[in-house]
Amino acid sequence: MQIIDKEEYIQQLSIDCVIFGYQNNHLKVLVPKLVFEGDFWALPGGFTYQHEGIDQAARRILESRTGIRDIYLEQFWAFGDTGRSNQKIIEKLMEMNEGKPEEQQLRQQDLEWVTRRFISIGYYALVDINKVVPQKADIDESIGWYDIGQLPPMIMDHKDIVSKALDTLRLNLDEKLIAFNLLPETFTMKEVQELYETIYDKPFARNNFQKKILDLNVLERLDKKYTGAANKAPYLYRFRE
Amino acid sequence: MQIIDKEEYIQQLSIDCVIFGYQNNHLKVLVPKLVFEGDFWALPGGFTYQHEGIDQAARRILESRTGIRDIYLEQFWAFGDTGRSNQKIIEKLMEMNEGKPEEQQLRQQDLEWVTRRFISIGYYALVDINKVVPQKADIDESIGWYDIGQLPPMIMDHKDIVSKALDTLRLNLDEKLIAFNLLPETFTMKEVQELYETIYDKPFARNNFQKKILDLNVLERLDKKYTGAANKAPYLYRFRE
DNA sequence: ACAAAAGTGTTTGTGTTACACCCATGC
DNA sequence: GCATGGGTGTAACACAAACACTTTTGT
Repeated sequence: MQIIDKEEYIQQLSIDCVIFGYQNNHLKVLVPKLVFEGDFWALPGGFTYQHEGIDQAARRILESRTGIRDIYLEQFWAFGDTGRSNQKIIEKLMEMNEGKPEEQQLRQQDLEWVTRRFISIGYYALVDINKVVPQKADIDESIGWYDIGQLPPMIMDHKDIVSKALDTLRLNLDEKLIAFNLLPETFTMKEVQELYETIYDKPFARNNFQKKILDLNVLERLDKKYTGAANKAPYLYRFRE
Repeated sequence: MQIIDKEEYIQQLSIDCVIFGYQNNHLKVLVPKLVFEGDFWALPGGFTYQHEGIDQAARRILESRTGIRDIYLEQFWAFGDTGRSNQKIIEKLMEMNEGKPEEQQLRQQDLEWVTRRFISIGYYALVDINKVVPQKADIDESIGWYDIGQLPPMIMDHKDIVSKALDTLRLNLDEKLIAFNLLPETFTMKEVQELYETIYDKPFARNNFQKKILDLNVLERLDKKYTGAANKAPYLYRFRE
């Protein structure tokens, strides 16, 4: 079970992806749980081939975990402090994986590579959560969406990486008009507002929000959406660039 | 002449610094000229020791080139496209350095390291140009300040790196109140305005600019500055956090 | 007194926030 | 008709741009 061929990758450089999704008024992040015993979660990540750009690498990793293409993706920060290799977790991994001499040795090889000191480049992605079919990697036991307020305990500084990704998302949301990447093809104004309220964790005034969004001139008004509710039917909108 | 000991550094990861200075209404960048024949300029850069954080590395490089400490420094982007190793320049370097068998071989070693494909993390720094005493590195023939509009031909994507650094500077200038790092200890309001006009390459209205800056509540008004000119003497200001 | 440049005040415009009202829908 | 939630209009406010005026300085 050779997971990683050291030679073809750039050494000590990793890519970590913060994949944002949105569902039921909750902002979520796609996080795999590692196969190693002991309940470790880690951001979807990987390495860069020698003849591959880092943006390409990030996109390859992203597509392999989501099963879809044409995703909004952007670099946001490089993490390179010492102490990122988190010796405590390594020791715990070593310890907890004792007692399986054959498999153990092979894992040891992987562990040596994985647990070296890495500089990691963080990318964040915005996806329509309904289109994604989360894909486990070899190193994963499972993979799932976690509410950004209730993340599982993650290795190293991965929690900080998510935090920095959220900061960047908030900074870029209005500037780059990227919120719509988190919504389905068509949506109501209320859904846009709830998305904004979720991301910024604060309320917006209904009428002013509508005016602000429509003044951007990036939404196309479609038919009304009849829900069967006893009230005026809201318009559906579609994002157009 | 062993310039670089490969082993102690993280492989294929470099740090590049865009050091901004300001003088005579011009925004300048500190750029060394390489010793290799053929007129090559490259951003001040270096590598990260195995037991050193990337921020630390950037600061070490920065301080070694400017001769001063406590400089404003910030990471702004990671550059990792393929093709960054710029084969044309390597070949030209090789070719132009022929005919010196002894020294050539040693340089060859350095060249092999330096010309590999690198991922580079960009940092930008803001300095008081009068405090800096530019320091050559072993690999430099000379080092000097260049107007950002008249940069010499630089290797690889270093021109793009400067461009991205300037974009980031413009984005952060108001947000983080960092412009004053480019000015001396005390300065007049006109000097601040001219600095802003230089950075954004557009004029600002004098009275509105003054109001905007003073409303930030980060400047301390000192004595007037008597220049001997036949007009009202301007106040001097000092930045206080 | 005058020119030059600094300092400050006032008006205008624009965009954001807050409040109010009207409209469609199903019971 | 009525409750419910969606759509739109208007007034109040804050901020930024434009305009005007006063003050200081050396000749």
